[in-house]
Amino acid sequence: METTLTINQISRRSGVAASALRYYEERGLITSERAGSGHRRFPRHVLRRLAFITFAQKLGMKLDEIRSELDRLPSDHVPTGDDWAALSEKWTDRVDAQIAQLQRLRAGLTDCIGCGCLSLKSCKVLNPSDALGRKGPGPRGWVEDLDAPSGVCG
Amino acid sequence: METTLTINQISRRSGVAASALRYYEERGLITSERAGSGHRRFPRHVLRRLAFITFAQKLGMKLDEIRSELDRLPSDHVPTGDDWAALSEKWTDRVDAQIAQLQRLRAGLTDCIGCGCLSLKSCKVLNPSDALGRKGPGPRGWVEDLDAPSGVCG
DNA sequence: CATTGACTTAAAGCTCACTTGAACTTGTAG
DNA sequence: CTACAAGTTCAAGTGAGCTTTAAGTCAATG
Repeated sequence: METTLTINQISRRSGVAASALRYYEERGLITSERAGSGHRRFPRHVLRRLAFITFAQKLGMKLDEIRSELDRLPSDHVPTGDDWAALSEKWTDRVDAQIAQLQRLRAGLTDCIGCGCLSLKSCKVLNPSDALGRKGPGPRGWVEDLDAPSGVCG
Repeated sequence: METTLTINQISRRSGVAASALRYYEERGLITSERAGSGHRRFPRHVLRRLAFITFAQKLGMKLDEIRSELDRLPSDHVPTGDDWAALSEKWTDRVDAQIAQLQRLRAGLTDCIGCGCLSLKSCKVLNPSDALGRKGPGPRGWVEDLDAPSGVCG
C-alpha cells in the first residue's frame, strides 16, 4: 500500500473537496510533500487532521482557530492517539455548553415566544452571554434594556 | 406610551443593529410604517418577530427560510400567542435533532478522534446524513468510502 | 440662521470558506 | 505521436448576512 495519497484520493476518503484541500494547505491547516511532477502527495495522517477539522467546524470554530489548535500538536513525531485525545479533550466542554444552550433555546421556544409575552426581564434564552451565536455579522443577541417599561408587551 | 417605535428604539430593545433592521425590512422579514418625515415607525409587535428571527438564526435557519415561516402567520390580524406557538411548535423537533447531533459529536470526540483509529466504517459521527452542517460552502461531511482498505488507519 | 442629532437612500465593502475558470504541465494508454 | 485524465497556479467569483460610507432630509435647539 502507498504511504502517500494524491489530492483526489484524500478528497474521496475525507469527503473534503480537492479545492478545499488546496485552500486548507494555503491556510496552513495541512501540509503536503510534492512528487517530482509538482503534484501533491499527502501522508496518510492528514486524514486524521481532516477529521479533526471537520469536527471542529461542526462546533462552529473558524479555520484560524482550528489552525491554532492543530499547531499545538507535537512537531517532532506523527501525532499519536494520545496527542489527539489531549487536543480534543477540552472540546467536550464546548459541546456540553452548546447542548445546554440548545436546551435553554428549546425551553424558551414554548415559554418565551409561545406565550406571547416575550418579557425581556424574564427571558433567559435570548440573552447575549451565550457563545453559540457568531461574532461579527449576524444579530448580536437579545440585549436586556433596563429602561424598557416592562418587556416588549407594552 | 407610543404605539410605534423608531428604528433605534427597536434596535436597543432587540439588540439587532439598525442596519440589520433595514436589511431585514428589505428582505421582507419585517415591515414598517413611515412617519411624515419618511422615518420608519415600527409597530411594537415587530419585537416579537425579531425574537423569532433571532431564535431561528440560532437554530441555523437562513433568512429566506425564516421569511417563509413568518409568511405563514395570519395576515388579517396581529399574531396572537397561539399563532406564535403554532409557528414554533415544530421547532422543538429541530432543536432535539440538533441536541442529538451534538451528543453524537461529543461521543465521537473521544471514540473517534481520541482513539487514534478514526475508522470510517465505524464512525457514526462524521457521516453526511446529518443536517447540522450547512449546505453550500463548507465541508460536506465525512463521506463513507467503501473502496477504502480499512478506514484511514491503513 | 447655523448646528446637532436622528433619520433616509443606494451602493459598495467585508468576512468566511470555499468554488470556479483559465491557462498550463505531467503521466499514462493506445 | 496523439488523447486524455489528473494535476498545477493564480485570480476572480459566490453566498450569506450584514456593515460602512457618502450624500442628503428633517425637526428641534441656541
